[in-house]
Amino acid sequence: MAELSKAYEPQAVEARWYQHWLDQKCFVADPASPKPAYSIVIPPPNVTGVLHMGHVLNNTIQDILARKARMDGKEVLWLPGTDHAGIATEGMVAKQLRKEEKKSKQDLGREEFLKRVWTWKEKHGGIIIEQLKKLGCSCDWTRERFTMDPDYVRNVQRVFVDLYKKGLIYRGKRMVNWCPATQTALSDEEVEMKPQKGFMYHFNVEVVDVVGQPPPAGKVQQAPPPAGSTAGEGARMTTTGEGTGPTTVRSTDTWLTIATTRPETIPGDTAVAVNPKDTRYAHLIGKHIVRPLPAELPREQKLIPIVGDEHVDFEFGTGVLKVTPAHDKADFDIGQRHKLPLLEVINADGSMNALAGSDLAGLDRFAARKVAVEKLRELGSLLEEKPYENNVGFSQRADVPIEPRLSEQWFLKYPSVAASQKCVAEGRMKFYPDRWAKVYDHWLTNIQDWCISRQLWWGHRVPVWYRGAEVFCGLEAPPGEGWQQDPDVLDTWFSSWLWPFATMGWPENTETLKKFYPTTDLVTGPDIIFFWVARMIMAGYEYMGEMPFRNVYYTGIIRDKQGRKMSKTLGNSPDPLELIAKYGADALRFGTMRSAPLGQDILFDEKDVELGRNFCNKLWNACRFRQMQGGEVQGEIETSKLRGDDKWILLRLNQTIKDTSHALADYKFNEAAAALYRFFWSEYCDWYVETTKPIFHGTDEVKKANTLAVLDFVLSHTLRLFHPFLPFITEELWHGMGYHEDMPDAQGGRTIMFAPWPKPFDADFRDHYSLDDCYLDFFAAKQELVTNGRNLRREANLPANKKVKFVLKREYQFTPNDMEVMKVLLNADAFDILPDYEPPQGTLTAHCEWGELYLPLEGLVDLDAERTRLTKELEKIVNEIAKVEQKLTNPAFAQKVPPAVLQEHQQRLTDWHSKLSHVQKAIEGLGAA
RNA sequence: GGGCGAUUAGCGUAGUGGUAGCGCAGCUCCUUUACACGGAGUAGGUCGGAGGUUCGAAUCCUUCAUCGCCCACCA
Repeated sequence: MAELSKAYEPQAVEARWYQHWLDQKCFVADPASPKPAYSIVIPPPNVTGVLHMGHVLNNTIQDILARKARMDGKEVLWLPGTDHAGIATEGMVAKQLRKEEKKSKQDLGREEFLKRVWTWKEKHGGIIIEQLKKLGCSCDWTRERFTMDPDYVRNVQRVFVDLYKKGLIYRGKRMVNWCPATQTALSDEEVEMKPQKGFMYHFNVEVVDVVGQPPPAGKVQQAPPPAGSTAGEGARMTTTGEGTGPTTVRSTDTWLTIATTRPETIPGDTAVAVNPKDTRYAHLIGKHIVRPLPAELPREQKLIPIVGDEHVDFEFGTGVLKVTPAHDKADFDIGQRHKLPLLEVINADGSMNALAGSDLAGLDRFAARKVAVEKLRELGSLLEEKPYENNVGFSQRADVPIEPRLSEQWFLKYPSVAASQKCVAEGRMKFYPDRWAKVYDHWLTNIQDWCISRQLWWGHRVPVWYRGAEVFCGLEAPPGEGWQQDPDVLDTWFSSWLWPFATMGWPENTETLKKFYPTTDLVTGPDIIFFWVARMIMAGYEYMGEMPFRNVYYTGIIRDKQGRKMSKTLGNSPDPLELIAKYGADALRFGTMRSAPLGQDILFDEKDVELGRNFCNKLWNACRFRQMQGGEVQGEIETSKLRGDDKWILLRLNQTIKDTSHALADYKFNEAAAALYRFFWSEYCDWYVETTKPIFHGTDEVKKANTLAVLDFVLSHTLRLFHPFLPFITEELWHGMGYHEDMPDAQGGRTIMFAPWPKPFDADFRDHYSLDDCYLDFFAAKQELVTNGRNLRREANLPANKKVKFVLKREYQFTPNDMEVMKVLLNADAFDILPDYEPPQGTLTAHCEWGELYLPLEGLVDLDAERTRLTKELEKIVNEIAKVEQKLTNPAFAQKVPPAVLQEHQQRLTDWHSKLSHVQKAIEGLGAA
């Protein structure tokens, strides 16, 4: 074995082993394998994305699961891929186009623009894939998929056609969430409510009686063409009641006050609504009001009715609601109920059209708001303008307010809802943490149809063709001339909801599907529970007749150490690749996992990565220590030569195997990492390795060999336990230490990846090595003694490197090795067991389970200081005794408490009492003050 | 408006009824041939407040407070 360097240098090591794993095809999943299957599909990152801390968390967890499963002897498929991310990618390319060529996508035309997107994808896509490799992800890259791959596209179409034929997909003119920035419809899930500071305006309108035929204040407008519409389009003047007969308008001298936050929509109002139960206004229902805007229209063309509607809350505002059916969802519903005309005054891009009047036409909706307020003021109609905060829906992607808009879109009535809801409710599919099950259930219960069409070009085009009034839905254009394909594309999630099976070659690749579907685990953030998880479950049931995964692990959200969300604008998101370059991928992984409890947000601190780096170095040096003792890998442990210390560390290892395995089975990655960390650093390195030093400094070659065997045993197990967390360094050490040599290829000879996951020792093993729990107690007593001894050194202010002499008052023969070990641990040049020892004055003493421990110093001690310290300790002990006694003397306590607890308390009392007498004696020993 | 989560040492976090743990930062000592990315020791907590259940509460219940998230058509 090659000699290890003094400090671990991850950079070269990591690249080398990753290439080795690829060369050896270690990540490739074989559907023909007889091994039981473990499968997991990656939440596909955006193809043009770059790795951030959220990915690190998410993919480290998946990698741990995949690597653990391999060591458990499973045939593992971790299926990777990327997502075309419709809006995000199209937006990015369009922005670049604007910047570099000063052109819009319309200037290029659909075909040319799509070419540019593909070029962009070829150039920037896949960066994140390379970054995942740097992190150590063991994905089967031979199966890497992209949601725009030809066969994936085909699957999306197939599903669309199928759902269309089932009558679940339909086209309809509905109120949708319209994003004026990207000029497309969005699903409800893509709208984010944000509190916005604005104003609440109160304005007056005149109530009039209309005799004769009331003129329509407008008629239904056609939805403008979805894509490429420009300001001013659709602004046809269709308002007046021409040819409807004579009309008389009579003033009533009554005025109503209306409250609104959106005065710019006044020209689009086609009614005013009041609650019919509202006694203030009920008598006005059926009369009309004169809409104040547009100012230039004659008053008889601005008469709109007062309607009664239960929806109106008379507590809110003035109790009078202006109804804008074309630009508000609730108003649209009111409009439907009262057959009100729709008057569209806002264009697709958020500007006002000609129907809004000459004052507003052409202005952006927010500029128009200011102008509208000015107009109301000029008309003397404006009563009040006060600051107001309300919730406004924002486009999640473009971060601009949504404009509710009536348009022709494709909708999906969700399939397999009942089955999807049941599998989680009945616990057949498990959520970790399970509180998300409630959130999921609530969403499914209140589910609305999904608007799946987008007015974009980058994506899966709707597989529907039109010819006049004919509509055809199918995988190919129908035969015959004159068919025009629907220009819209589908929501990105309409492709990713098929991810678990579409990536496995559905429907043809039955071998892979049979072996690996349903997948075992899904690891994702709770922020996409509706977008993705719920929809995948529905698609899974609809197309595979089976849930797509058995367990869903929801990670926390990574925040900075002040608890703020990571964001580009805040600049608080560290670049994982820089961290990897600085500390190593293992360090980043370990640091992240150690501070990532199940279902909690994670406050990220670079210190955690530093801790991971330090730990890797510790692991490295512990192996280096073993290596420096020389000798080949020692396979057999000689039972009769085992020391108590050896048995102790083997027992501790056994417990750690159990703890780690349990923690991983429960998806408690932080607990697993903490258990391993504690075992290795605090028990193996800090205590066990120290106890071996007297052996290695000695001359007994048999004992040396046996101790080496124990070191090798513990290290080879520990490396395997750490491998899922620290794939690179464990592989390097696995080979560096020569542990691979004992194993056949398939079990770790080739790579630690396939070495068997350690199992707790069975009864036979424990019997053979006489691993009795009494060795734990013995070692605990030894630790206590050593700690006490070290305390005494500190009390006497002795430098840590000064050799001293200790005396233990006890009748007991320790083994020579134990004596040596205690000398080393206490850094003493003498350690005597003297049953009749009488300490001279100026001797520090400590009370240990094994007896009184003395540090004779003869005059070196400040007696007064020591007396003060002991008196303080005495007080503490008396306090503790009082506490325990109070409990024990409570009759109810003795009656109700289980015997074990009672015994424990009694034991504790005894211990305190013996400490008490020791301290009292020690004070006496100091002599009078 | 409804739901969910959080509140433990300066900071971060573990701990689901029986003596409050860990990491970082702090302080003291130590370059003792695995490791200063280290070792030894030490200080620091009425477990957010108030009630209650219990022999016993960080833990269970009620309530309040603060923070965060999700859902909801109040103009």
